[in-house]
Amino acid sequence: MVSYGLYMNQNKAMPISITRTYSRYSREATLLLGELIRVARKERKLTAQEVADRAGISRGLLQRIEKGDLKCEIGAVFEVAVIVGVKLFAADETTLTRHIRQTEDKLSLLPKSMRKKSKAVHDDF
Amino acid sequence: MVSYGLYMNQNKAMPISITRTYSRYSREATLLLGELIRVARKERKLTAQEVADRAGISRGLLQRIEKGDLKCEIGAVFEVAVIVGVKLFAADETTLTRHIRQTEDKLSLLPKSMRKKSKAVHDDF
DNA sequence: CCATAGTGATCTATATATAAACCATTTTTG
DNA sequence: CAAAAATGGTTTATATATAGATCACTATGG
Repeated sequence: MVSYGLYMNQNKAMPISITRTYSRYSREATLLLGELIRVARKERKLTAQEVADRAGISRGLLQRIEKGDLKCEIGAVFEVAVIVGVKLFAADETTLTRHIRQTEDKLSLLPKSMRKKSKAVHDDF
Repeated sequence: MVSYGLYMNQNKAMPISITRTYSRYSREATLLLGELIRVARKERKLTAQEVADRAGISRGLLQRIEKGDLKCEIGAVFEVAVIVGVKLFAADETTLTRHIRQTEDKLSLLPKSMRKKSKAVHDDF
């Protein structure tokens, strides 16, 4: 959860203390992915520095990824996963592309906006 | 790839222009995840604002996630995925925990460091 | 045993991801 | 059709993720 609030500057509300909360599932999924990456890296006998170099990231960031840090950018995590051979979605590239097309087709059939019949109900009192 | 370079301050090399490159697989995996999220959200008839609120993120960030932006933090992406019901790893929480334990066991059997016998090899001949 | 590669941690400075506030457009409802 | 709601862009200011440099420690291989 991000707390936004009282810190006003230039007449705008600015973030004060960002403290996100994550569900257990998210935390565990990220942790598992990180551990799978570390296992795969070691099984392939690659050093942290090698993988970091290949992914174009720093060794420190790789460490955080392998530890399941939730604040790493998803691109870096996925890139490392690919490099050490951890398949995301358990699908190869062709399958992935096909899935994307299918999903886009599905998306085009759904309504563009999700109107809530909230009804502010003319509560004027 | 991150270019670090010439911008010197306080005797330290600082980043100039960060321009990462991503593999096609990473890009497609992230895109697919985003699209799956959008489809799931619409199927459940949730507005972008609702999901953003529940995930504790801004609507703008949710938009980027659904568009497959590689620079979003993985925690935010996974959290949204959970909220709209996109399963990561196709496993429930208990299974996930078990997998984590198994992976940690596996990890403990692997060598702690991956010494390269780099060896300048005493090639003196 | 010893040299050294690998790991893990901390620190610093910046690039940038993020939230909020707008605005324009599209879509839905009545 | 009109109003309301949702979406999808912007732009702006800051919190923070990141890279790199160190340092201490571990563990590997000779």
